[in-house]
Amino acid sequence: MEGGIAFESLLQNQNLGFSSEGFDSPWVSNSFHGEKANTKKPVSEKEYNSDEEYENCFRQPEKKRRLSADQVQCLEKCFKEENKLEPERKLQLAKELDLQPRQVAIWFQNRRARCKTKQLEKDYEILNSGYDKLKLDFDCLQKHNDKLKQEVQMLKEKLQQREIGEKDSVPNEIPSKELELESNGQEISNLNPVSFQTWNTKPKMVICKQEYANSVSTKSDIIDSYSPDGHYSPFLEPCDSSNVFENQSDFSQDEEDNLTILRCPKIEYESYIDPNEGSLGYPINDQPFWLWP
DNA sequence: TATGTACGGGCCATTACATCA
DNA sequence: GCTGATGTAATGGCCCGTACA
Repeated sequence: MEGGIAFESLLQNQNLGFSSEGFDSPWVSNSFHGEKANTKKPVSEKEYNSDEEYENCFRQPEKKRRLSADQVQCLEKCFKEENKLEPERKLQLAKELDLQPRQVAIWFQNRRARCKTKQLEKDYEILNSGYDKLKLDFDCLQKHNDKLKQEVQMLKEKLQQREIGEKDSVPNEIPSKELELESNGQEISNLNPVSFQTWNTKPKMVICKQEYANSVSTKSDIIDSYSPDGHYSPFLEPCDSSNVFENQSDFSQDEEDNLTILRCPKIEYESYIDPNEGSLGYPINDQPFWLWP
């Protein structure tokens, strides 16, 4: 930029009228005198080198012409190499293509703008498809969540019925084996094979996302119900587990971010999923969300 | 050294015009 | 031939960085 003014002005003065003759407004754009648009001056303030130059100001501007295919091709090629122009390169290009340096600069400017617009469109599409996928996942999760809620409710009711029945028949007996529920899951499946199967084979994503259990900090009464030996026992301490699913939004962002598998039941079945791994064999946190099943 | 000014150039919004269906 | 849509060359305003007095 520096030092380029005199040379460029000279060059532009030589081409004054740029393949067109004359100007299209009473304002003398610096397109023709140093290329600075915002330093334009009214005609009356401008000094002209000759009468001819002065008259050029009042001629009808030549109709705007599109650049030829060759010119555009060459400009495109340069743009691919570098999308901004060095002053020297601009002059060189202008000379090669028989254009005003200003035209070359404008072409690059417009080209950058088009490029940016396209990029924005691409970005928008990517974001949009990501959103759609997330929405789909969310809907699936919500449905599954509802289903699980129903199951929990059903199990609670069953349990209550059993408790009542056992109280009536054997008042002081230790809770039945079914209620001791060792964490190997077999008892659980005895209790309600169908439910357990559903639970244990639910989609991996659900396991990963929903069962946020970090066994220490948890909002789930179920997760609190580990026996001293670490075995999971949701029914060891009767509690109101209905709140587990009551308010999904209650999960803190940290917990949502730190997706871990639920440690309950202590799964020793073939469908056990390593808490620290996602379905792809690396930490869930490292998996892009669109890879979730 | 700090400051004001001029200038070049980039970006953005907009206009003007060419081209096409 | 007219017309609306679209693409693109060009304009004008604003801002920023740099050189220089």
